[in-house]
Amino acid sequence: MSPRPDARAERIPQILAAARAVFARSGFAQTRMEDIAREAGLSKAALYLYFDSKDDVVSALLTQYFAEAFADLETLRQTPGPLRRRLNAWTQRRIAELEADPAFLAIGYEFFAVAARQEAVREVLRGYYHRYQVELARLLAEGRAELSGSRLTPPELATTIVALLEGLTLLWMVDPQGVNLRRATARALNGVLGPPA
Amino acid sequence: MSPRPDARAERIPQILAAARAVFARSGFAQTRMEDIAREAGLSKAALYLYFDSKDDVVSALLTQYFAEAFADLETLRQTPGPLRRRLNAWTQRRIAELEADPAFLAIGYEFFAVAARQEAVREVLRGYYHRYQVELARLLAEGRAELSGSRLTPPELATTIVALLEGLTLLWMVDPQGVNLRRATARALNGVLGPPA
Amino acid sequence: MSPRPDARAERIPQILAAARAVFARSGFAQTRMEDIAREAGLSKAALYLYFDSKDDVVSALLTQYFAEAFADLETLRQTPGPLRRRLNAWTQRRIAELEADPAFLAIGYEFFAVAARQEAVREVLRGYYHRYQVELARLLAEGRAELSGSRLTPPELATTIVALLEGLTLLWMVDPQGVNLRRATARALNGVLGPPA
Amino acid sequence: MSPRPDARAERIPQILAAARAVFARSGFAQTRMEDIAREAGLSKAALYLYFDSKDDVVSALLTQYFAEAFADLETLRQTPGPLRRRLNAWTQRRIAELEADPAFLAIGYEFFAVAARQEAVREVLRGYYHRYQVELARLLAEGRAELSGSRLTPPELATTIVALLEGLTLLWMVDPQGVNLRRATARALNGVLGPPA
DNA sequence: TATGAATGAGGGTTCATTCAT
DNA sequence: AATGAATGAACCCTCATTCAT
Repeated sequence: MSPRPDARAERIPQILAAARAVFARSGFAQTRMEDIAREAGLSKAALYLYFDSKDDVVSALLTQYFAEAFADLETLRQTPGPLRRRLNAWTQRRIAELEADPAFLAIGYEFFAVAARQEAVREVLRGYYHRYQVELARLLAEGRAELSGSRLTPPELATTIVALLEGLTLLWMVDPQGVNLRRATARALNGVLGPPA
Repeated sequence: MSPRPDARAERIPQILAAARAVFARSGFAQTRMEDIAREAGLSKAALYLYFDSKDDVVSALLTQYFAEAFADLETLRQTPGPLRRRLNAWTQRRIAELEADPAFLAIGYEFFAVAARQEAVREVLRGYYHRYQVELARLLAEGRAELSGSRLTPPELATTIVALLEGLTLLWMVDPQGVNLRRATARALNGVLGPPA
Repeated sequence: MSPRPDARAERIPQILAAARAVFARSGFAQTRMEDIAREAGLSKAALYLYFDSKDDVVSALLTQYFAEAFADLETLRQTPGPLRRRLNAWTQRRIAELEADPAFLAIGYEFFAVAARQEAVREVLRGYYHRYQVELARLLAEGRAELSGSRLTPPELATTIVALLEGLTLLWMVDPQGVNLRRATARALNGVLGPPA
Repeated sequence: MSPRPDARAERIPQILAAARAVFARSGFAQTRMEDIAREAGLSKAALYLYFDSKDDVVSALLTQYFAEAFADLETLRQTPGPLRRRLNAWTQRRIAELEADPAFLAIGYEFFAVAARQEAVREVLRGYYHRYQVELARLLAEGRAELSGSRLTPPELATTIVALLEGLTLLWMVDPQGVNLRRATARALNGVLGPPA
């Protein structure tokens, strides 16, 4: 019977979505709380009802992002079928998300920059990539039969694949016309995995 | 009256070195002109004798970086010997530089972030990577005999290699203990190039 | 619908007590309506049901204080017995109150500060001290027989006594260990009144 | 030959004078840095070249005040002549200062309010009053011959006198018309010191 | 009566940039 | 060439006050 059923549950995603949009557009430093507020359709002061500071907004945004990314991993784990198809489905879904909101990449690079300077942030990233690589390695181990052509071990392969995806994403960001991300990814994956058995 | 008629040749590198150090440490946004000045042993106002603005310093710094990178490419071109050895020498030299100044990576990611937002900056990066890939592709084409194991064309291979290097660098930055950059690079390169003939 | 048709009689003292506590602790300027509300166990908005503004709370608090102080004067007037005993009983009672809530003194000084700037506030204080001095002077006149030792007229004595009490209170606040307020007051009073007949 | 011989030596007193005026007029809390800056004929940012924060300005102002007050004490110590005349000269000089800038009193009361809440501030005040009382007590002891009429010891007298001065100042602030500060002080002093020998 | 939610109007502080010397 | 001094323009965050329920 409270006035609003739960304003928090409504406002926080609303603010994060606004922040995401504005950060992507202008960067952390250039974005003023005012900008986020306007994008969210709220007053500046209202933001402070839900977040302690600008940094807190950034932090919440990244937490949200990682939660989504891990949910995505979960999907990969549960996709049925042969290894190559599962990997392909996963990478293509990732790419679809990138294409849907390419500006969001900028937030990622800013985050990398911070991570390169601060161990605490780096640690978060470390956990993230670690989990990715573990999951991938397990997947690769399970599908070893399909990987007879590769001379790398599953963990090495996992690292290589993650590196490839990150690297190709960067090249595509720089030159979306020149790099066909979907095809390059598929090809590179094939190159790394070796010829199908 | 000054003994050196051209203090510029002395001051500009001095300021850029200071800027590089401080940017690496604190990031573009967090760095104040004051910080650069102090690091350079000059007054704030003196910076403005040589640079029009803070952005101008950033810009000059990146220009300098790209000049160095292209010189590095030139070295790759002129290294004699078989393909794999040349590639290895080049990547190992790159890695040596990273290890010598890992904080500088942060500047790179900040630059990527800006590039992700601004076409003008993206264009600079595009030229850089394009030249890299062209050069590599040429190299690969020349050494085709050694690459019979790969199913990728030289340009595809070039893209893949650059992507791999960038991606592994990222993973190493995140987890320097967990990723042996030299070995991972060598292995991945091998994996991509296929078994030596 | 509420059982008590007049919640005001309950809420207003509740809020004033809260305000008194918080003002004493943090000062007028540092105290936020939020603080008063929390101390009172109410919501910020509820305060505005009973007070028009923060200043209104301050004002009501001071009004309350003066009412108490005048009631105290009334007690002095009605205390029976010889002059010196009555004065002593009164000052000792005052001191007991101070000792019970020394932080409240801070509110007084802030009020003096405002009074020093604003004639309207000064006027309130004027009425307060005027009444005090008139009352005291009357008392002293009635007990003139006991004051043969003093060379001051009753109104002069009254002024001197009030000044002494205020001044000693200040010194005691500054150095509670160093100033024995009860004794210093008694002694000073004796010194001013002259030797008992 | 530096551009300005020493801007600090010029600016700091200039800013403190401005702050003193504005604080007296509006109080600490109500005064904005902007106000001080305007009063000083400088920009807001210029204040921060000489003071770390608003609190720092307040602090410096009080330090300055105490330095002046102690210098005043020094004068008292060095005034020649009989006790009563010296005390009178001193109190009259004090009063002259009050009358010259009555608004400054407000700053004092705000400071008392802070002191009543914070031990650290209280300690500063304690040192101040302590020195006052020690100095006075010494003076009184030296002039004991003139004080045969008083039943209080020199330290007790000193405390009483300081309390009287502070208390009368307060009463005068509240009612400048009703309280003749010069006369009341002289009379009260006489009353306390007892009949001249 | 009571409150959770919201906001307009600042206020302290920072900083890139300019200027007088 | 060089700098100490100065400033205008922001920007983060706060808070008294209001409003919808």
